[in-house]
Amino acid sequence: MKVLSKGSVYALRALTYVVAHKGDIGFVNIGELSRSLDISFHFLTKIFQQLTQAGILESYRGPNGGIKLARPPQEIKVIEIVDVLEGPEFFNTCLLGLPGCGEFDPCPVHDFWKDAKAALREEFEETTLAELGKKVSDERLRIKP
Amino acid sequence: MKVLSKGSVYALRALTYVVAHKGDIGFVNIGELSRSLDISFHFLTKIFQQLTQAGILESYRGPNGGIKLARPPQEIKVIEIVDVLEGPEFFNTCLLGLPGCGEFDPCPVHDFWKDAKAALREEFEETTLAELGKKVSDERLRIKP
DNA sequence: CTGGTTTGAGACTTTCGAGTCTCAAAAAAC
DNA sequence: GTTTTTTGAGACTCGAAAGTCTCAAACCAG
Repeated sequence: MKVLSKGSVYALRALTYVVAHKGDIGFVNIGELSRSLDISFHFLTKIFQQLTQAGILESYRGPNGGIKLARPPQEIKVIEIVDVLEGPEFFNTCLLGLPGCGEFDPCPVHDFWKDAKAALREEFEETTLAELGKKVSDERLRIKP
Repeated sequence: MKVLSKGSVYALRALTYVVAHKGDIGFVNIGELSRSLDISFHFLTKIFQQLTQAGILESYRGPNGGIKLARPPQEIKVIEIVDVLEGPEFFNTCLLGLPGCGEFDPCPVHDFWKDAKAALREEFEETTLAELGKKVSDERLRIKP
């Protein structure tokens, strides 16, 4: 059951790693992140570009350049990252893939799926990068394969 | 958010249609189903072949041939169809795509995702084709695009 | 038995997300 | 100013899911 695209997954892994291991200071080198997390450098760069354009990250070119969070990690919610990388239709899909499925024209599993999607969205709304990072550094949870 | 493959989606749509519109008698022509539901005939045939081999459907070749449910629709659960078409790993995935994520080595969102997967599985366990068919015929819910 | 109809099986093609490569642009070091 | 380092942008390639095609096998009708 693949829910999130690789883009979202890599972004969450990488930014959680930044919060857990890099504190909140200065720009973090993308090449180093790519090596530490075993994620393709070019692919990771493309993902960060989208987040930079969306205002979630700031970037800096040249020696000692890299990316950093545009706001403190406790103010950045998971949903923001997912929204950027999955697009606006992410929480608006029908489990049976029927276009037009909705309150006024529901498919047979619409009611259940509506609640399931709402629960997932709520989780993403409530969780911040700071919490993910804290879990990883406090409980030493895994973040790479 | 794409959760089920096209195979599962088409199978559920087609079998719900069969239950709702064809009653429980005789073999239903695949070509007719393909046309009624606007699903590729060859693709639908391949999907039904998997369900036939799994014992969920029975098929019959030649004139007036087709497929039919191997058991009454109130005894066929949605989970059976999903299991066949998605494979055994479907409910065993990590939201962050981390191999080895589990109770003893959880990712930062493991606890939440475990519950969400369990809820989805339970819904699929509880829902039968008969219920899907009844919803469609009683409430005139949509099943095609 | 012959011909038409339908599912079975597998090869083939298409599409799209994922990943790679190349070069441009910005910044620092010298 | 030139070179080096790093991100930015876009074209290109790869692989798996989705979809198509062809022919074989089963079955019925005549």
